[in-house]
Amino acid sequence: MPIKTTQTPAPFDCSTCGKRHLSLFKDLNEDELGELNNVKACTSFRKGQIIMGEGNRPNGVYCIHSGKAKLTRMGQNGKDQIIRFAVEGDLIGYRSLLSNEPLSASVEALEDVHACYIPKHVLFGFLETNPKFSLTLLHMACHELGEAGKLITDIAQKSVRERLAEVLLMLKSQFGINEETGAIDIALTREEIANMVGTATESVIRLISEFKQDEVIDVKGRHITIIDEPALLRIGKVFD
Amino acid sequence: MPIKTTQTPAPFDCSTCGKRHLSLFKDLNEDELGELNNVKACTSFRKGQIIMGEGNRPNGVYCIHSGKAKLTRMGQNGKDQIIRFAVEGDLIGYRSLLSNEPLSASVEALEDVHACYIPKHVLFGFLETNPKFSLTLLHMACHELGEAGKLITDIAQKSVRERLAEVLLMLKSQFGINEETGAIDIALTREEIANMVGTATESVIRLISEFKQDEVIDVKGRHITIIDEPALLRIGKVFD
DNA sequence: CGATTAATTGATACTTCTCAAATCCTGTGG
DNA sequence: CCACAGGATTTGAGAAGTATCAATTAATCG
Repeated sequence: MPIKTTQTPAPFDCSTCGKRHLSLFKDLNEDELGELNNVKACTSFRKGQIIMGEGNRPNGVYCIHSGKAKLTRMGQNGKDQIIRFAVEGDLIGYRSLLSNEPLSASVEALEDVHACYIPKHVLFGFLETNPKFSLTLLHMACHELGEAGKLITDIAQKSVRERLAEVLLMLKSQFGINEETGAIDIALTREEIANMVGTATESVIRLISEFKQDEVIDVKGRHITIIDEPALLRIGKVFD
Repeated sequence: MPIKTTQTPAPFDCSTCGKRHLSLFKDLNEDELGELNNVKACTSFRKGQIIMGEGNRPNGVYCIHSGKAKLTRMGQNGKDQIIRFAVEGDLIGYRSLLSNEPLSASVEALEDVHACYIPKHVLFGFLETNPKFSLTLLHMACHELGEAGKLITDIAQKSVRERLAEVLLMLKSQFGINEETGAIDIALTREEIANMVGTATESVIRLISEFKQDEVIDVKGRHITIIDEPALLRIGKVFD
């Protein structure tokens, strides 16, 4: 059974990759881009597949070309906690490589994902010779660190109800809305939402029905539409 | 009123600073160290003073020479959340500078703090010319990112009781124990502990008495001694 | 030694979790 | 296309954990 449906040098060409400007590879010069293109290995993952497993030590990073993935940590009783999402242009596994620690989270494809694998030594090569590249990566890491701090404060101080409102708003801003349906453009199970909020699945279900009852959101299965955004902002006590 | 009691070029000499090997400045060459020594400004802060204020945009970073500080974010109802601590050798404010965002947390001295101020342009100069320095900073940032992820999972999934047990263990491992008393070598108010755990002060008080009742810890005012560490590990469900 | 601030305790209300049972989907193989 | 298995979702009821408010005592700092 083919876990990976593709494993060839270059379905995508880095120098013409439309996603490059999204990623930190925008700072590479022509030579480096050529090297990147030569050594990278493009791979596909099907929905549900684990791209990287928590606790492992990766030998490189993935650059996501298309598709969405979730980063989860295993918590109590096998309950996952969703830390964040990775979308096109995002780099996966760099935290582990750079801190020289095992992966602190698993990465699972939420839909079919195309990604390019870049070996560790190539990444470190860029870091040692291209200061701009390092700075961009530092910028990324530090930004994420700020986001993590915000999340810590939120989870620690807000109620489940407030956190759910915030999560819905965050999903909208990260994934956008579907042009046809107007719904948030990501289909998550109730359990996955619960794993973001950090609560029981039943609690999420009850609160979602409540929001629907109050006409703050509209729900069709896994497709959620935000009707009254100001109300959600109020419920989530989001000020900035 | 002197907010800063010292503001002179060099109470401490970087090249002989015993704390240097603790910090990321261990990777600087002699020239760079000389430059650092020339431009840095050493400063003192008294207990309770704000070293950096959330929302501000710093023009440099502080390297802590001695003393302890807490990093807090303002949350709901003016309630603080303690994100982490900074101790000697730690760099403060680098996240904000490198991500080009306002400070995501305030830094407050928990005891008298001596620190050296390093202007932004000097830090960026090192980053552009010394790849090893960049790598070390990346290493630091990525490590912190992992810690933040761990904290997110913990806060989201563990009960207040479990989190308190964990916090006590964390305090011991970060600050060590006092040789004379055997107590954890940091004096925090009940409120500060509550702000770490993310709960109400009264809840911390009740749980601390409970732990004391069960002879897991001993308490003398703000000085807490861990008596039965295995029990705390069990209560906190700490496995790694 | 006052005056504040911190710590403690009690009572009560509220949120959220857990367990159990029922219903609804969804993809799959016949 | 249909029936079915297994997972996902929903609902209910009761228990547990925490928060909140108020009142009291203890500690700390000029």
